[in-house]
Parts: sequence; structure tokens; C-alpha cells
Amino acid sequence: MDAQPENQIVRAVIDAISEQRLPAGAKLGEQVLSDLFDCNRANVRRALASLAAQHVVELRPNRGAFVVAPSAQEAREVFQARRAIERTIARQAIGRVTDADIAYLRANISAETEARTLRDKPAELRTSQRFHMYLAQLSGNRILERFLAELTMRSTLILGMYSAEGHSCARCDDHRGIVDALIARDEELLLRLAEEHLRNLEAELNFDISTTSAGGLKDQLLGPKPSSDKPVTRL
Amino acid sequence: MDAQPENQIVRAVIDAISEQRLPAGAKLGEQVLSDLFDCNRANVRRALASLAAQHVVELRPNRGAFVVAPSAQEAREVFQARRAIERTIARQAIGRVTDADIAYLRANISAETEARTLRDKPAELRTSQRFHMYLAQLSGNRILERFLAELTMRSTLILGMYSAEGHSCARCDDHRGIVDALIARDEELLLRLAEEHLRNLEAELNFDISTTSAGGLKDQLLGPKPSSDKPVTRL
DNA sequence: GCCGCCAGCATTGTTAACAATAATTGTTAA
DNA sequence: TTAACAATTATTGTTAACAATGCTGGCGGC
Repeated sequence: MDAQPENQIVRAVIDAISEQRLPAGAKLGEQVLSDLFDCNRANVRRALASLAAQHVVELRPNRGAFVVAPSAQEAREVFQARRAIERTIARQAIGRVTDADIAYLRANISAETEARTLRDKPAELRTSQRFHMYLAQLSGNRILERFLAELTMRSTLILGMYSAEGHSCARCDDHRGIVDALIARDEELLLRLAEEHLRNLEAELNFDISTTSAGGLKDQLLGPKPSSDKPVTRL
Repeated sequence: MDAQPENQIVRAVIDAISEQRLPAGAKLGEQVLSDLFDCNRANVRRALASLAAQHVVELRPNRGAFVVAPSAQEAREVFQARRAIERTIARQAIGRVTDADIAYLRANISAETEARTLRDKPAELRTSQRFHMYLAQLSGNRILERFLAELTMRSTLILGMYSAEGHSCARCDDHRGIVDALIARDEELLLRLAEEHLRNLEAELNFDISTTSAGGLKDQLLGPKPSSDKPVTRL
């Protein structure tokens, strides 16, 4: 695979945001990152430039890199964009889905349900996002897949900021219905369910609250490992 | 505005590709760029990292940065993505378009027609892209606008590679019809015309040919100024 | 005469030191 | 006690030198 340190950093940051370990507004210091991934600052800066180009972080001159904090307006735009893109993805998926795919999607939904009952938030977020991204892969359109990856990541950020009760993408029932429509090859139903699902998600947002918590960057990035050699560097 | 040298480079490269001054496969050397924009290599590298993150250039290790050369498959994906995104943009535009916007769009179409009759390819490409991007702005969705900017740029690259007769986005008649449907607020007609327009564009591609010409990077990036102080660096 | 090899050159990648800017802390006076 | 100011510290930004890699052209062998 691609073991370039810069891509490693990019993936780690995106994964961390996707599992809500890295909250909106968190600062990504160059020194901290170069220590964590033991590479020089040049690589860190390249990684941050990439993330900035994808609007994952914001680069404030002489201040550093911060995880973006989407506004309510941006949140609406994200979900509108998702409806546009996932609509096409769903249509394409109808003609390409196989039995093996269905089996995978069902297993994934089960995992999501289990994660939710276990209150395992990261696993729940991961499986839910995986559902959408698997369909995107199925569509065979790598550009739409890439766009959706950015949008689902940003959705997670938005849910972390504006979601009171952590439903996340929790409506497994919606996912189940979508899979059923896929099997039935019922395009009209599928498109309706997909759109409804996204509207449901959006409807659960509450723009009055906006949490921008902060914690140890190392745990956020690398996950909550049991033993930690160094005291956590401050955010 | 944002006069950071790295963003300057990014914009210059994107503009150059949009007007087909920079062809697919062109190499972007660090030394050349740092000379052209008189900045240090660090800024150049940041710019190239940004462009790579947007899949505008490809970063080959120890080789340098090259403008991407979309395959036939990628071309199809680009146009499919455009249909998905511009569909939503068109719908949004219906509810937001003003008389002033219509006037602008009409003027832009005239300019496009004129550029075509004058065989001014860069102007033709610029106005045509502007038509699509103006609608995107009109939609009020900055995310879709950004996605479409990437897609139109890539479309230009694709047209440069696979278009025998340079129609570019030349079907002004299509644009005219779209504006008319916008005025009439006829959603059904508008969506049909927008989709047809993109399908027409795609249908004109010829994947048997694939031109990857090369020239002087300075003229390509900064435009063909009449007098040039230095002999052109090699590609 | 054609192909492979080797040296020199150009370009990219890495690192470290230094400068500039912002944040923090401590001090002093009202 | 608080507010403003000054000094310190930490972080980012810039630059240059060096290392490593890939490319080019000339040479000799087949």
C-alpha cells in the first residue's frame, strides 16, 4: 500500500474525524504530528496542505491547522450534496449489486445494530459510514465515491456538533429498507428511501447547540489504546 | 484577496488547464514554478500537494508532478458525476434566479458564440465553463459549486484529450434552451435539457485518439504573452 | 550498427538551522 | 482585584545545504 508518511497522516486524521475522536475546531500542531508519526515537519506540512485542499482542516496563517467547524448553512449544503450524489450512486448500484454484496450489506447492518445496542459509538459510526461507502464502491464511480467520502466525513463532524442524542446514522431500519429495495430492483422505491434516509438524518440536527470539545490529540488520532507511554500532550 | 504564493500557483495551474494551455501529462517542475512565481520551493510543494489532493496533478515519487491524464473510464465517471450534481444545481437555480442573472447568462452566451465564431478557443472554453459555474453559484450550495469546479476543469482536460473537432462545451444552443427553461421555471424541461446537454458533450468524445502535446510551461501557465524574456524551459 | 553499461547532470526528497509571529505567563500599577 | 504591559515561550514560516534518485549522453562490447 501507500506507506508515505504524509498519506498516513491524512488517513489517520480522516479516520479520527470519522469516529469522532477528533472534534471540530481541534488544533493539529506540526510538532505533535511529526512526533506521533515520527517524520519530519515537511511531511506534516504536505499532509496538512492536502487536508486543507479537501476542506478537512483550515489553515490559519501563523496559527496552525484546525479541524473545520461546519456552520448550519454548510450542514444543509452537505446533506443536499449527499442527496444529489447518493441518488446517482443508488441508481447505479441497482444494476451492479450481486448476492455477495447483499450478504455483506446485511452483515454490516447487523454489526451496526449491535454496535448501537452496545453503545459503541465509534463502531456505530464506522459501520454506518461503511454502509454508504460500500454502495458508493458498488456504483463503480470513483469520483462520486471520493466526493461521498468527504461528505460522510463532514456529516460525522456535523453530527458531533449539532446532534443532541447521538443517533449518528443510526436509523438501521432505513438501511434495511434500502437493501430490500436494492434486491427488489425497485428503482423508484430505492430512490425515495435513500432520499428520505438523508432527510431523516438532517432533521435530527439541532443547530442551537454546538459542542467543540477537546481532548488528548494522541488518543484521538490513534484510538484509545489501553497503555500509553507518554503523558498526553495538550491539545 | 488571498495572495499566498501557494494559492496563486494553484489557481494559475487550474486556470491554465481550464483554458487548455496546460495539456494532460504536462510536467510541473518545482524549480520552474518557484522561478515563475518567485517563491521558495516549500511553497511550490505545498501547492502541488493541494493540487494532488484534488486529483489535478499526480505526484510520482522522485519524478515530480504531472497533470493527470483521465482515462476513458474516468471520463465517463466525470460526466456521470456532472449529471448528478448539475441536476441538483439546476433545480436550486429555479428558485433563486433573478432577472439580473438571466441578463448575465444571456450576455455570457453571446460572448461564447462570438468566441466560437472567432475561433478563440480559450475564450470559448472560459465562457462555456463560466455558464455552468454561474449556475452553480446561483444554486447557493458552495460544496456542489466546488465539486463542479473540479469536474468542469477535468472535462476540459478530457475534451482536450479525446475531442477531435474542438466543440468544447460549444453547444450554445443547449445553453440558450437551458436559460429559457430557467425563465419559464419549467423544472421538468430544465432537468431534461441539462441532462441532454451533458450527454451531448459526452457523445462527442472519441476515445481512439489521445493527444498529449507539450510546450513551454511559462506560456502555458501565464498565458501567451507576446514578448518573453527567457527561452522557454523544456517541458 | 545496435544494445547495454557507466559516469555526469538535473531534479526531487530530507534535514536542520534561523527568523517571524502569536500565545502565554508574570509583573506592575491603578 | 483587575487591567494593561512586558518578557518569555512555543509554534509556524523561510531558507539553505545536503542526500538520494532518476534521467541523459557517451563509451565500449557484441
